[in-house]
Amino acid sequence: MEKVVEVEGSGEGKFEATGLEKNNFILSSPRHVADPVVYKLVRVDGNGQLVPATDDELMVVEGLLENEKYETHIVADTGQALGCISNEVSSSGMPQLESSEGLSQSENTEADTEKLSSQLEETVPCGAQSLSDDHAPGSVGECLKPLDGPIHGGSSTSAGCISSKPDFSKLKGEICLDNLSIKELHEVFKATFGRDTTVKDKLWLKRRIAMGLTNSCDVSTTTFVIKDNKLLKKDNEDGANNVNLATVKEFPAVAVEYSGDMLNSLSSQIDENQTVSAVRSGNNVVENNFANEDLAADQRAAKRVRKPTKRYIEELSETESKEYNGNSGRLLASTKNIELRPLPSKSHARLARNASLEGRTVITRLDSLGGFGIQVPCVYRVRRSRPRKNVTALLKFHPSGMSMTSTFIKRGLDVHGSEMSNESMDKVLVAKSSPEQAPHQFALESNKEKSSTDWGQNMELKYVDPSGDTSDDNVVTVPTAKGGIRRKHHRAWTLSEVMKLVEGVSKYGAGRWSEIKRLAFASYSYRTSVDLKDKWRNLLKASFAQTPVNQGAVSRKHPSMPIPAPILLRVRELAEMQAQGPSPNLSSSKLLACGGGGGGGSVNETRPGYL
DNA sequence: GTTAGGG
DNA sequence: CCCTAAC
Repeated sequence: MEKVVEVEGSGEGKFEATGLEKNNFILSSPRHVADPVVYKLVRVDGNGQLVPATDDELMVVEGLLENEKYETHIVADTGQALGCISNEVSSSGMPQLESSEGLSQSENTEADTEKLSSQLEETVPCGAQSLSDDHAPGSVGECLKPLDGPIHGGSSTSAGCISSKPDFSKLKGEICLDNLSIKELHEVFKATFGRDTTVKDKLWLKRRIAMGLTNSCDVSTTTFVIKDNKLLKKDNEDGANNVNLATVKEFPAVAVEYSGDMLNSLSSQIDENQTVSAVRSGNNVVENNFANEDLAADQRAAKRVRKPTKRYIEELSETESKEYNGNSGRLLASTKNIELRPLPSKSHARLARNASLEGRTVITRLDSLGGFGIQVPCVYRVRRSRPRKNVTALLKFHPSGMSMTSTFIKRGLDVHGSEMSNESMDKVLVAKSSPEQAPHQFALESNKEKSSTDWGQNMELKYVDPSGDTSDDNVVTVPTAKGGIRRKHHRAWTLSEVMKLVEGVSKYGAGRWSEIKRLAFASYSYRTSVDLKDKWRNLLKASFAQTPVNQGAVSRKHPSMPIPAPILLRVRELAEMQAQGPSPNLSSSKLLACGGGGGGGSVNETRPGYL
C-alpha cells in the first residue's frame, strides 16, 4: 500500500506556480487515477514535491478522489464554483474537505447537484484543454483565470468567493450593445460575467450580455440596449422604451424548445442556455462549445433546487428507468444524480445508475440464523446510520475489480467516522480481541447476532461485534421494483433488550425514551429512542392483547423471540400504572439514575420481582 | 434533538 | 423498522 507514485510527467512545476499545488494536482489528473489507492498515499508538498501523505491527509485526499472519480467534471468545470473551492483550499493550506464526516458529503452533494446538471450536457471545455495539453504552460492559469470575477446577473451563489469585482462602470446607465465591436463586447462580457469569452459571434455575445445584465431570457436578437438592468428593444428607433415581451418570438426555434424544456421544470436558465446552444450549434460548432461554457457558468449560478427527500429520490428512481427511454431524461438525470453523485456524462450517469441498482438488489446473500432472514450485501454494505449518507452509493460504482479497494477505503472512513468515536470504538476493539470482554451481553445474543456477520469475500474488513453494537449490521436493502420489501434494517429484539426496556420504562417512565436509551441502552448503540418507543408500543399491544392468564405466553408460530409472560405482565402493570399517575417525580429519578448509575451500562439493579 | 403516531 | 409532523 505504501507506494509513492510518480505522477505523470505533467511536472510539478506547473502546480508549483499556481500556488494551488494540492488541488490542482488532484483535480487535474483524473486521467491518471488508475489506482486510487496509490494516489491516496501521496500528497504534494508546498514546494511541489511528492511526499507520503499522513493519515489525515489521506482522508482528505480521499474525499477529493471520491469526488473526482465520479465527477471528473470538476476538472472540466470552467467556472467560479470550482474556483471558490480551490481558493479556499489553497488559502488555508489544506483542503477543507472532511471526508471522514458527512459534512463534506452533504455539502458537496448540494454543490454537485448544481454542477451536475450542467455536467450532463457539457462537453468539457476548459477542462479538456488543461487535461489534453498538459504541457501547455499556463493552461491551468487560463482555466483559473476566469475566477477573478463573480458571475453577474446570476444568483449570488458563488459571489463572495472572490474579492475583485469586475468594473461595471461602463455598464452604468444605458448601454447600447449594438454599436460595440467584438472586442468591446468581449470586455462587456467579461465585466458582466467575470470571465473571458472567445466567442466571435457578435449576436451571441450581445444576447448573452443582455441576458446576463437583465437576468432574463427575453432578449431580442436584433437590438441590444440595456438600461437600468432592463433590456430595451429599439427595433423601431424610438420604441426604445418598450420592454419587449414578445422578442422571444424572434427566435422561433428558441421559443419552441424553451417551452418544451420548461415542462421539465428545471431551472429556466439552464434550459434557456441549452436551447441557445442547441439552436446555434447548427451554425457554428465551435461556438457551441462556448455556449456550453456559459451554460455551465449559468447553471452554477442558477437557483438551487431543494434537495428531494430520500424517499422521493427512491421513488423517482423507480420510475426513472422507464422515463429514461423517453427523450426527456434531462430532468431525471439531474435529479437522479443527487443521489448518485455527479457523473461526467449522460451515458455514464446511466451506467452508474444501473450499477447502483444492481449493487443493491443482486449483491446480497441470505443469512438465516437468527430466526429471520438477513440479506447481507457482499461487496458493500449500505450504511444506514445517521452521519454519512450517500458515500456508499459511490463505492457501488466500482467495477468488480475495485470492490475490495473501495471497501477498504470505506472502512477507513468508517474508522475515522464519528460513529466510532464513543463506546463503539471500544466495542470494536473488544470484538477484535476477545468477545468475552463484552460486559453486559447474554451469550444468547452473541450467538444470534453474530450469525449475521458472515461476509464471505471481504469478511476481514468487517468489525465483528459480538455484543451486537456495530451500528450498521444486518443491513437489508431490497428495493423490489414495486411494492418491494422496504425493510432495510432489522435487528430482532432480544430478551435482554426487552427487559432493559421494561426496566427503563419502569424507572424513567414511558415516553422518556431518550433517557432510557442513554441510561439503560448505553451499550446498544443501534437502538434509537424511536426504536425503544416502537418496541414499547408493541409490548404494550402484546401485553394487553394476550392476557397474562396464560403463563405459557410462548407464542408457538413465531420463530422470533417470544416474550415471556412475566415481562408482558410487567409491561401491562407499568402501562396501567403510568396511565394513572403520569410520573412520580422525574427529576429525582433522573438524578438518582445519573448519580448512581455510573458511566457505562448502568441498570444494574435487575428487577427483583421478575426473572 | 425528541416524541408521538401512522404506515 | 421507516417516515414525519410537532414540539
